[in-house]
Amino acid sequence: MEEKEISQAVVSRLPRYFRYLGELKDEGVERISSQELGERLNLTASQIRQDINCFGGFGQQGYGYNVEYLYDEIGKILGLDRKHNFIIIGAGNLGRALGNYMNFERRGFILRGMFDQDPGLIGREVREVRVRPMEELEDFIRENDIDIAVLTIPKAGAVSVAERLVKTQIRAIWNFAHVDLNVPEGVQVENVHLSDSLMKLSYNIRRYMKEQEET
Amino acid sequence: MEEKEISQAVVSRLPRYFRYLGELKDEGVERISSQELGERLNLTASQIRQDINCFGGFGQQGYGYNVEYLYDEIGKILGLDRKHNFIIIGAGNLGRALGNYMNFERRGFILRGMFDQDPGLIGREVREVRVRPMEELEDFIRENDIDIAVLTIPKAGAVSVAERLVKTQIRAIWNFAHVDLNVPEGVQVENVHLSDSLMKLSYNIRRYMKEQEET
DNA sequence: TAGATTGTTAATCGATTAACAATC
DNA sequence: TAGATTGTTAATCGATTAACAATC
Repeated sequence: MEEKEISQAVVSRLPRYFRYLGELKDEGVERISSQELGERLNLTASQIRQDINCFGGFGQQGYGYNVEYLYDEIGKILGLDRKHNFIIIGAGNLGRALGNYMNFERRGFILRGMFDQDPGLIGREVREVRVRPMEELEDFIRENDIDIAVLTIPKAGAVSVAERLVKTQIRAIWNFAHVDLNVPEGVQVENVHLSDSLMKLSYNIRRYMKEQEET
Repeated sequence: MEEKEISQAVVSRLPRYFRYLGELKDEGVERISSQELGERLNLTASQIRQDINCFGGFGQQGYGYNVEYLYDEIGKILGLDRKHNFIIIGAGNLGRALGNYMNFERRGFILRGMFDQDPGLIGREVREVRVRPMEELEDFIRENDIDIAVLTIPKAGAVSVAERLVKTQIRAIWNFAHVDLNVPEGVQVENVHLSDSLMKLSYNIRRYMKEQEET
């Protein structure tokens, strides 16, 4: 069952498909055509069929796609059928906010521990998960079968913490620090650069204003 | 000075250029070639020159780019030379975390108010900014010259709040709610779908594991 | 069977890379 | 002037869209 290389452009659309299919399922919709789904998502039917077909033929000619089946299959493709144990490194405002966010748990992402270097934060609890000192990091990862580390520390510390992480069994880093991490292949990194996102917003505000001026 | 349509692919790279140039500036580097910058950013020199040239000729043949000048110019392109007043709607964990994040202020994004429908949260303060009831939303936006609304409320309420927002003078919505917003052109939307991001991470973990199995 | 809609191949479009003349 | 490096045009690559045969 060799899987051809899937472009990240396709991967980026999968969670959105998954979300819409979930909503359709909740609405009780049983089947949907690529045409209809495309209208909802504002994509071409062709693109949707291409995307889905990267992973296999989940539809049926003359019928379309079974909503629940496609939902489940995309869930599996996204790896949501497994449990992922994660830790949060950086128990500041953002780290605690993410720790409190229950929806991740619903998708199989379980918060197992939090870490911080600030002695003032150590011992605090977020949803019964205690904040631990950085010294315990490696042992904790090993003993608790941690897959994912969420980095919510200032950029200054992020690079060196990432270096510690890649020496462990960790499989992925969800990086909120405003710095690009260099990791060996085999460790996945997903960046959430909030300031970059805000700057894009700012760019688009300015661009629209200039467009208006011109006319 | 007609500006041709710039693709969002280019726009997405600008904040990263801006960040690296800022670091170079801080290091005291005066000039840099597209070649060198490309090596740092892991992009081709050609792409960097193309990207920059969308906005004008900021370099000099035989010399390269002046770091400080390019930094400033990209800052202007991103609209960081103006102040933006913003509000946060949804004073839960995430809203408060964003409200506490000081770096936005450094870039000219000023938190002016927070809103929530939960009476228990109203009156609380985040960095001297008080949480207000949703009823005051429209008046507050008008009276305080608000540009940007940050949406950190659950998806259930997000669509209707967005509908209220687009009737005001608001220019942009930074949307953290897990739902796609439909807004008229003229209102910019930037989505931060954290669960989508986490699912991409999960996909890549799974993909890598399968690759390993195969060999 | 006829109609609908997928799966898949071919055509188009856009973004990235390469090449090189212009010029500092 | 010679060397370096941009700005810009041309070539390539990849992603999206269109078309249509396969088939339920």
